[in-house]
Amino acid sequence: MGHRCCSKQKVKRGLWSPEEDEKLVKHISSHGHGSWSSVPKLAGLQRCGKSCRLRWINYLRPDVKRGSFSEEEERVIIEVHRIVGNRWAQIAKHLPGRTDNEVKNFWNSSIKKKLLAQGLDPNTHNLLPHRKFNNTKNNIDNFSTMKEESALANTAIDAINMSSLPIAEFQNLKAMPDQFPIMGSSSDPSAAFGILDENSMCLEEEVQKYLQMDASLVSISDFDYGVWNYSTGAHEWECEFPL
DNA sequence: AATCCTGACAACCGCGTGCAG
DNA sequence: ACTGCACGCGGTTGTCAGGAT
Repeated sequence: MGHRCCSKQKVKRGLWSPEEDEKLVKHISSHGHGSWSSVPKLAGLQRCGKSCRLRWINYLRPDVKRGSFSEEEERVIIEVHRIVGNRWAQIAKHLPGRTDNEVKNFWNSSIKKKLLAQGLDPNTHNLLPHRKFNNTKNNIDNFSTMKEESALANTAIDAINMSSLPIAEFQNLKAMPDQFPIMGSSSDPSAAFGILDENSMCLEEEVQKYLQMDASLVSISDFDYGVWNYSTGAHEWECEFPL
């Protein structure tokens, strides 16, 4: 079955040959791509427009950067991913010449493993181990159970992920720092309620707002650099924080 | 030498979005 | 307002080379 965009056409799939590359480069260099759907016919290729577009953007563009990622590029990827998550296109914008596909592959094949090896959750960038809390059960009970299990298994649990934690429970946990250490980083939205350093005063203020409203469950709907948008179901607001 | 396993890279697929008609 | 098309994006799968057994 072909793509939706070219299901009626008989198209070639799989790896591109040097001859196909040459035809595509020649065509786009002299005519531009215009409408991608018309490129295969004009360039004399048995491919669909979507495949041509992908091949050009990821490998044939003259400004595409090839080769291994530098340490600086790796650092940028991790930092931006911490903020935007799996938005590969957005991350790639910070790396001139790199494509979203390349960044995604590098993340999945290399960075993800490095973070895990460092004891960090690649999704949240928080310390491992973290277990998904069962929202139907009291989270403090869950965490107590985790501590008991970890003691039996002789493994360490020293942090709690504050994502989707009801405010009342956060307050309870916060009151027992020796038993339930709260951890997070200033650029990790999922840990917003665990941040207590000097860079997060604005977030503390936001927490107070939630508490005054007796918000039960807080989730993060969207965020961008320096600005997080929160939602409590009935209300939404914006919180700026220093970078 | 043959087979299996793994990692890196390339390409495909389906969905969401924007836009023109 | 609705529809169809094209594009862009992120998740997933396929391919292949190199190392391990």
